[in-house]
Amino acid sequence: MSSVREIARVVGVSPATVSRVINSDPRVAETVRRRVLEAANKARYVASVGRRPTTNIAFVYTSQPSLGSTYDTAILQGLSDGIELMGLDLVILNAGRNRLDHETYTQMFMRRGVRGAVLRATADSHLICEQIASEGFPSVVVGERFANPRVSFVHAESRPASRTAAEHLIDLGHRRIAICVNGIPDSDHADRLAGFRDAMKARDIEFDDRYAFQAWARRDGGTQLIRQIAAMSRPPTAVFITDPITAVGAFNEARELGVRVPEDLSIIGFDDGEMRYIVHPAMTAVCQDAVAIGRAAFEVLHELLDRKSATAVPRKVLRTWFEVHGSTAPPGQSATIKGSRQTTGQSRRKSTQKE
Amino acid sequence: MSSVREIARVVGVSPATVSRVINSDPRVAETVRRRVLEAANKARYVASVGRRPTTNIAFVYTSQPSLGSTYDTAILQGLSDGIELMGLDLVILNAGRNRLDHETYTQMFMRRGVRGAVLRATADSHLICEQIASEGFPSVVVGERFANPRVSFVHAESRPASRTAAEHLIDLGHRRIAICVNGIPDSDHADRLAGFRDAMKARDIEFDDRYAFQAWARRDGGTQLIRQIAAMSRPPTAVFITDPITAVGAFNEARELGVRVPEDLSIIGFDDGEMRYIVHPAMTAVCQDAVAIGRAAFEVLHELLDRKSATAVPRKVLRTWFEVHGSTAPPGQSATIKGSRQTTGQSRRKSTQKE
DNA sequence: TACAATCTATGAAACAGTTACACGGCGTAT
DNA sequence: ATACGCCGTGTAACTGTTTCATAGATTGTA
Repeated sequence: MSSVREIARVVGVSPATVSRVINSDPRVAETVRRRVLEAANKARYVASVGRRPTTNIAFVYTSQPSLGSTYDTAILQGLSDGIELMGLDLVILNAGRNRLDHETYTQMFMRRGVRGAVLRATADSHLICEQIASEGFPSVVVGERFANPRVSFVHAESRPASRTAAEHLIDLGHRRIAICVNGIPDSDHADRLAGFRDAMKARDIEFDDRYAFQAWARRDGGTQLIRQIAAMSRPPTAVFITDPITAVGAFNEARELGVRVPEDLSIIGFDDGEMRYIVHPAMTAVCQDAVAIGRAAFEVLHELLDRKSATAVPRKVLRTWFEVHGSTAPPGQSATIKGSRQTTGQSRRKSTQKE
Repeated sequence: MSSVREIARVVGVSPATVSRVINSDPRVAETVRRRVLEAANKARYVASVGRRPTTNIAFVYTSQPSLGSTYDTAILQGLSDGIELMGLDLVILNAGRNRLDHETYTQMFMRRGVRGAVLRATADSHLICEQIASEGFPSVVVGERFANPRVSFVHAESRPASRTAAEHLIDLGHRRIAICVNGIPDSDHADRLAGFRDAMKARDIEFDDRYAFQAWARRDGGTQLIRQIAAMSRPPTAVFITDPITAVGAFNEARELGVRVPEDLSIIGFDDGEMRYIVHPAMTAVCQDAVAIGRAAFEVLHELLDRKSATAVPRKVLRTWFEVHGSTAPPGQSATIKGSRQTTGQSRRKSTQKE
């Protein structure tokens, strides 16, 4: 296959120099570095230890707080299943911190014996993902959708389910409907916003821009949101919050301020785990299966590694779905309506509050 | 240092055979395998790739559902900080699945170029941890406490804070106090139970064994718990639930069944993240900082790797603390008492329910 | 300008681990 | 008795990395 010595022969340089380039030794001349890297990429070089090729798969996160959300944990879980089954190893990398100055991403991976990477993208790491893809390194992105045809990704299509969610609110009789997306709007949140607008447009409801909110994907993001809503002169009667932890924060603050859910405010959240069940009433939500996304990411990566030639860029689109629980109801209704069954809801709320 | 060839020379065998032993090649004779392994352990062999020693740190989990809890995520977060700073790599391993038949744990690690391991222990993986420690492989356990003097671990001492928690309930006037520990009782949960009993004993309250519950560390564990309590003829007026997700499940089911928290039932939970804030009322809880545990684990491991001789086994004990929020109150009280400030509580509950 | 000192980039060689292949010994079948 | 096959191990060839040496360039100094 392609070895350090092979590349050295092609470029007309010693194996030591090739090794130095791959390990980002700063002493090697710029022109030589470029020539070596080009040859290494062209030969689809993968490191070996002894005669055995390396078998590391990297989970790469870019921004700091990434590792920590339920989404990331679930992805890891889904990934590790397939990885272990194939006898590969899973390493965790921080693209920002692990990369040396002036180092290619491919170099960073080769240095660590990484064969393929799952990139955990956020809105501000689009460039990194596209860079890695354009370097030709086998990689698949989770968490973001890309127009760039070179980027391979796994994506949960949340636009249709978001539209269904918004239509559910409209069907209940809501007209003043708010939406709250992530402070740093990524493509997922943009999709959810788009689905929301689809519904509004289809049902001929004009959308008041004062009802468009942004919040950080943290608990206090939801806190702020509810405070803003509560302070409005004509507050919305329903809100679609496109992030799980923000939605939970909103639930809490609504209680704090005496805003009843769903009587005073219907809330539709977003869930990738089981957040929707740990609030009360259980949260009506657009849902995705993050573990499945992790599994799919491995499958795509596996395909990417297996194939010999550069065929089509593999992608996978999963579905999201809409689940009705107890946090949505017709607007301005009191307790009398609460016994009514929702369409697909499993919520069995009993009246613990007596108004 | 110690190389494959060095060990081969000592044992009187070829380097190839040593490599085969380390990689668990089934073809090598049993007697030879034993001699080689003994020599490798004695020489504190660490794998290299080329002339560079490997620098992998493994996060090892043993049981399947482990990776996925907030605790594990937080540990990973704390770990990765130190690991990246030192230029090491973090790999995720499943001890159960990755180990080959008849393979030593040390072999499993050497095969992967792992230099040190953080072991995520549960109640049923004590043997594995002790085995790894007794093999002399640099490792530190999180999640469990060990009597075995060979095992190095990081531990959050939850007995004193649990005692304080129980005393808080007693001070509020509770006498019928229940406790719910994990279905598979590990040392952490045992400590919390012990602290609970300490308080009962110190205040001369006889403990009714019917008030000792066990539940799975899942949401429905809490569900079952509350159902059992609600069905009792003389139910407890307070319960200490030693697991975060169980506690949250209990909160939900209490609402479902119309059991008011804290009026009908005071709940003290356990929290290693910010679970206590995402329920309502905010949960009075014994708390630990799981990210700090991860950081400490790395420090201990680092110390373990750095030292040359076998000195004392490093351990680290962190503290847990008790936080009063809104889920505890005097027993049998109605809304009139609810305005009273708790000792350290930040809870600013407002009466959203009107009884 | 001449010359020494230093620095820089690179190659040769030594060394790390792994595996393909060869081979000797042992058991078994014809 | 001989042939065949299997098992265990060593040799050698092949990974990648680093130390050391060295040619060439650069810099400092008289």
